[in-house]
Amino acid sequence: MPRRTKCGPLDDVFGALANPTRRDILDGLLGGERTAGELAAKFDMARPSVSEHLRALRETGLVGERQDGRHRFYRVTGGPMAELIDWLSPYERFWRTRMTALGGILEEMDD
Amino acid sequence: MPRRTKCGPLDDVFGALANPTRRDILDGLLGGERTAGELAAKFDMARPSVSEHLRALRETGLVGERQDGRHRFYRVTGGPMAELIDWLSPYERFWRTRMTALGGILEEMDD
DNA sequence: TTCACGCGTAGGTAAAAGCCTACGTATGTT
DNA sequence: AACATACGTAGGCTTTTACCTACGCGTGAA
Repeated sequence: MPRRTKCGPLDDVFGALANPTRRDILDGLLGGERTAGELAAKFDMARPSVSEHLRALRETGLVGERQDGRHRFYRVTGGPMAELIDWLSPYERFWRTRMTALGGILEEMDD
Repeated sequence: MPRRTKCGPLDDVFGALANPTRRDILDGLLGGERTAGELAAKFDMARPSVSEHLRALRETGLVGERQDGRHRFYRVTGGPMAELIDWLSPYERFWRTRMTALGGILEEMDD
């Protein structure tokens, strides 16, 4: 399995989301809480590597954790994603012309 | 084994936006077209380095260029940002509860 | 207590990112 | 033509990232 490419500095949300494995981890948490082991099982990768990605996500505040016995449950908190949205908003007029995603976003905003 | 690729893969939007200098470059283009030199002047960094960032942005489709004489004008195209929005939308319910960014987004959406 | 389990941390390796200086390549000016 | 200007590209160097294996620590079970 080829190593998934390094993508950028990791000191903020942008860096945290730059890695495809970390995005996959977050996607895996969309259905609710998951243990570290459950998440790791989804990837053809050593478990400690996933653990490191989880730490990166935790340090940027994208995920939270809860310990129960010897299991550690992770969940999306997503707070700092607002920072991304903040940065992105001035560019709205550029990607807005492409209606790929905006439709869905607008609908959800209208309630 | 000579390394031919300096600006490497970095082929998706997430990686391109992970670098703060590249985000600053994009911000500099919000006011309209700028030449490579104008952009480089804003950063305490060698001009060729900025040129490399511009290439990364160009390769991901975030900026476009136009040559006029010996000047090269860059502009935001922002198309692939839709891809980011697409990925982000399932997480809306997580960052939505934090009202930090949503207000601004909603206002800009209401035109 | 002793053992298995779940998971994080330590330390090492390879490669990519990001930076630099030096140079090449057009284009415009004199 | 000769020169200056505006850039991009080529290597080279250093730091960071992403991965690995080995190990440590806490919890629950036997």
